Amino acid sequence: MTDPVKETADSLKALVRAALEAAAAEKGVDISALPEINIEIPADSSHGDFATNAALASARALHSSPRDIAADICARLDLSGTYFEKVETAGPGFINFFLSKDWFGAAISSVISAGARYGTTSTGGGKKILLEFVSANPTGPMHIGNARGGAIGDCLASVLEAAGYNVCREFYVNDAGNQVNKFGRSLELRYMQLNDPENAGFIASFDNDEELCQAIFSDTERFPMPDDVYLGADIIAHAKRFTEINGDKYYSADEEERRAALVNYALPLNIEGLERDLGRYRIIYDNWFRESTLHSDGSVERIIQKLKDSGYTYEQEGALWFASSRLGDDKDRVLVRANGVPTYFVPDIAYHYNKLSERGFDTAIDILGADHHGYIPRMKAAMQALGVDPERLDMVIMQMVSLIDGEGNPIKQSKRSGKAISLVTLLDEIPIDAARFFFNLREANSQFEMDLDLAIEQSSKNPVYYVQYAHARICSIIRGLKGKGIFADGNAKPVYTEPEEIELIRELSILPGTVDAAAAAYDPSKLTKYAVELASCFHKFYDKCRIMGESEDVLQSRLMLCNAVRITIENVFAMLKITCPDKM
RNA sequence: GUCUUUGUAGCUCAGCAGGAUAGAGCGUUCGCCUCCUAAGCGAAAGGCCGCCGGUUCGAAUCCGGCCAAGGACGCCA
Repeated sequence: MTDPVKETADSLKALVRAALEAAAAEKGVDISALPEINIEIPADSSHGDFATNAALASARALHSSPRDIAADICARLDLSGTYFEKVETAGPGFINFFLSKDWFGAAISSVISAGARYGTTSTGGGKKILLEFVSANPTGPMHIGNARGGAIGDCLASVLEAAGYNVCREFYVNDAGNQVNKFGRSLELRYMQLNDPENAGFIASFDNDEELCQAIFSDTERFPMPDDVYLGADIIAHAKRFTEINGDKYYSADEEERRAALVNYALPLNIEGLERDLGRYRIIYDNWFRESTLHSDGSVERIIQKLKDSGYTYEQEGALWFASSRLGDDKDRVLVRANGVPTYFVPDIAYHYNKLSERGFDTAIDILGADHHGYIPRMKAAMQALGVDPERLDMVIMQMVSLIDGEGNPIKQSKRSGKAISLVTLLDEIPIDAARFFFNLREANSQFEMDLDLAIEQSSKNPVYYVQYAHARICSIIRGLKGKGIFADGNAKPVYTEPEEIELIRELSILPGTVDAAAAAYDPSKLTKYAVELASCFHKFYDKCRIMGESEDVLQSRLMLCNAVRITIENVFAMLKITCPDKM
């Protein structure tokens, strides 16, 4: 809960506010007419450490020029006993405040004493958030969009935790409904092909499953498939392994029985695969929520009844409709088809109702691909119909990713395997650190083209190494000092005078504010950008200021500064789940 | 066509609850290791912030309209 910037800004704001009100009172202006004022950190540090727009903003209310008001406020400010040593009016009417050197020393001491807690805030107040992300279909491998969603979701969860929320990471497993039926049909078709006596010779000519699957996949003449099933080679591989276990005993079995056996075999394997692959990507979920439980425990039927009771449903052409257009959606949606089967929408409503009402989360956040944005109004409408405040449901829309090479040409296949790029093949090509960093480099809601060559490249061009390098350099300094028997002195009172030191401390001190901003915007990319900025300030400091060989006071001050930077990088990378090597 | 997101440097993108001279990385050009890691630092070049209008003391930022690109508009999920 250490945040020197916020503490200083809050107390400054109160002082400025008081001065402004005194000025207003003398002019006979009602205090309630005064606008809200801001304390901000100027982009250009020659404009001070903090600045306020108080004079500009209240020009109209006070019927006076901003510069005159600024001078008036300055005259009334008593900054004795604060860290401010200089105040000036500038530009069109800004008031700029300059901190004394003491503030910077105190800031570093507070970072070090906060340690691993530095960067955490209590803004969230322990509110419970359920964050659902990836939720890839268990019918096939995860794609590149899931890779982005996974990185963003997992890091957002960490950011929210750092900001004081109580976060549950959840994966919604679509293990029921139409796509599972389709999965079963796909497996069945491949199983039948594999066990067709006419194909026995062809199949026997392969001694390697991978090649066999590829051959079957490619040979659409011999192994034709309809359009509306899953065509991936992974389906063939499942059918092949199932055949090895069970032989052809399902070849002439009842269709229902055959499909059920295939699904019961392959689906759990796929779900385990999702968990394993995401684990490799350092994503560990608190909960895997299965859609099938909503069917088996009656939630789906109950939600249909609740929606009927809400008065927002009607029957038309044999189907049950949800009048979502009365609650802000473009059009009404079908809940139960004329054939009596609910659409995917019903279990989804039941699932969100489960999160917000039955399990009592304060907020539910879904990370969704841009292709699902039309889904937002209807789900919010459903929550409203069920008496749940739709504001408690938030959606983060994630735009599509495309991969490009260093020349800007699109990449469709993995260089290594030649296959379409799935999450797994991506992780085979890119270090996990780089993947997690890159996917959080851009805001979710921006379409971005990821330069795969750059992500793979282990060089200065790659921003993740730039930050890691700063950390490794610090560790190297500390090792070097240790070798000479020099250690950090816990009682040292740090003093900083060089501009590079001051800039670095300025950057260090905005971490808590950055975490809060990232949490408020649901935007973990603010953390990667911060990490790069911090590393940049450190490298500049490193280039300009030496540590070894300096006088005792300077050495200890700079050693503390290095430690504060190390702690900060470690804390940020812990949120991103990226490693901090000691040497590179 | 309707809805939605996005147009900022050659490329990839920050900045957007209005604020001071529009930023970074990559790429290009040129400098810096007798000294804690050169995976670094510095400098230069590069911009009608898509276009037009409006609100304001002040607009890349807010509003409206155009233009362009991605996405969504199933009794698919």
